[in-house]
Amino acid sequence: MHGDGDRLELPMLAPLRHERSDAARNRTTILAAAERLVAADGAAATTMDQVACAAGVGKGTLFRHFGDRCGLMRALLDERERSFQEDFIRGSAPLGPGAPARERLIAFGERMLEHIEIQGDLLLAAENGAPGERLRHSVYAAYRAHVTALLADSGYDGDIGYLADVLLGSLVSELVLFQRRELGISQAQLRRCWGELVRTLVADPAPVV
Amino acid sequence: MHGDGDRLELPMLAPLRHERSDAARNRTTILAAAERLVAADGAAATTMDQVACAAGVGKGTLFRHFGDRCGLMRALLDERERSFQEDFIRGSAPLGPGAPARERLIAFGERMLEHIEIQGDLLLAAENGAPGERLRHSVYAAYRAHVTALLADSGYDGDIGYLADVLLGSLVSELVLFQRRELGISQAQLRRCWGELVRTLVADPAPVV
DNA sequence: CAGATAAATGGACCACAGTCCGGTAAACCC
DNA sequence: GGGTTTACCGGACTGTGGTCCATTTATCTG
Repeated sequence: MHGDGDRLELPMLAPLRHERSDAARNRTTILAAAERLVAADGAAATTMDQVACAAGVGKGTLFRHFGDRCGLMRALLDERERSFQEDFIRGSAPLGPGAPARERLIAFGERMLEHIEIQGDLLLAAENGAPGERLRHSVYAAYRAHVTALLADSGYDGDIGYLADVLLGSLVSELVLFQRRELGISQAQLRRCWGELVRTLVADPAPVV
Repeated sequence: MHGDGDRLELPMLAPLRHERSDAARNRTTILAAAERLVAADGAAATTMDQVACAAGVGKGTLFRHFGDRCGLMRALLDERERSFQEDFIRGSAPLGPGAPARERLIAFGERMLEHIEIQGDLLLAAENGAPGERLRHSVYAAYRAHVTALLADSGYDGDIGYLADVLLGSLVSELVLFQRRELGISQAQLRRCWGELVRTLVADPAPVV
């Protein structure tokens, strides 16, 4: 139904073989323009026409490079996203390896909450695509794999894939921003609740490391 | 930016005072046409122009009655939605009152899973609006109130509002349909996982009723 | 029934995401 | 440097959700 079912590599950067010089130049220009506009007017109010115009580039070029609006937004998030993934895969404890799985999971959620706090509207714009697209994307797959692995490490005996979806569901930007802005829940309170949730679901760290 | 910030009344059915006869007639006609088109082509492929045309009505009328595309889809779901709410508020146990809170919660989730199984694409279309709109809507508020009340009854001592959001997050149609269709998880398996999740989170039913 | 009033109507109109394709210019080979 | 190929470019174009407002029509009042 999709056609490119085996494309599970890096999100969308680093051209496969060789990018023509003008293409590379345009990509940079577009990203710079988009960043400027998003910073000025917010992600929700930034249109593709504006970006194309500000970058001095045709609309086709824009869509050629980023596929669709969400793709462009994701590209803007990409650098920060990469550093986040780097941190929880190879960074220092408790987010990275070294701490007990349960602690790592708590740190993961707290870091995600910060991420949402900072990049809120951009994340909203990036995830608000066709239904399910968000879940099919490699970024979700990476989060899911990480959480699943931590749950396995922690000795949880239920369906770890399902639980990963549930946990990630409580860190969805739409929900978190609703809790923060509409319900008025503080960032600290959300961290506390997340910690409590994980501690309730995941057993005590029986083995020390 | 929107202009009608104070329009926050009842969901969108049952005219407040008195609906003019032609309006009532048109509403019925529109719903019938929409239902037919959705049944024929699916909710995702049904456009507002098609509905307006099939109902022999102007586009303005359509938007006047239902606000936006999601509003129309919600209206199509409304009857079933009402009976669902009726069942868990005043129906028979274990979904309705009479059973222990934990059992009611499990039954609630199972019923929601069925609901998604049957109305999947329509739910998807109804919830796929502006970011956070879904959460602000009264349907979500009703679910949240119900789950929160059950958690309170069950003697859960943490933040019941937060936990309600988490639990409802795992019953979001987008996620459930992804699990069913993309991950290939069976309905039965989802029910099992939901039950296990609730049993893990909510303590044993200490008081009998 | 006639006039007044407010609500409902419909389709032209707008904004925006996304597509298409004739034209253009890198990059590569000789 | 000249010729060829091929990826890239740009902007006109389309489809869809949503708005606007002059006109019509149901309802109410006398």
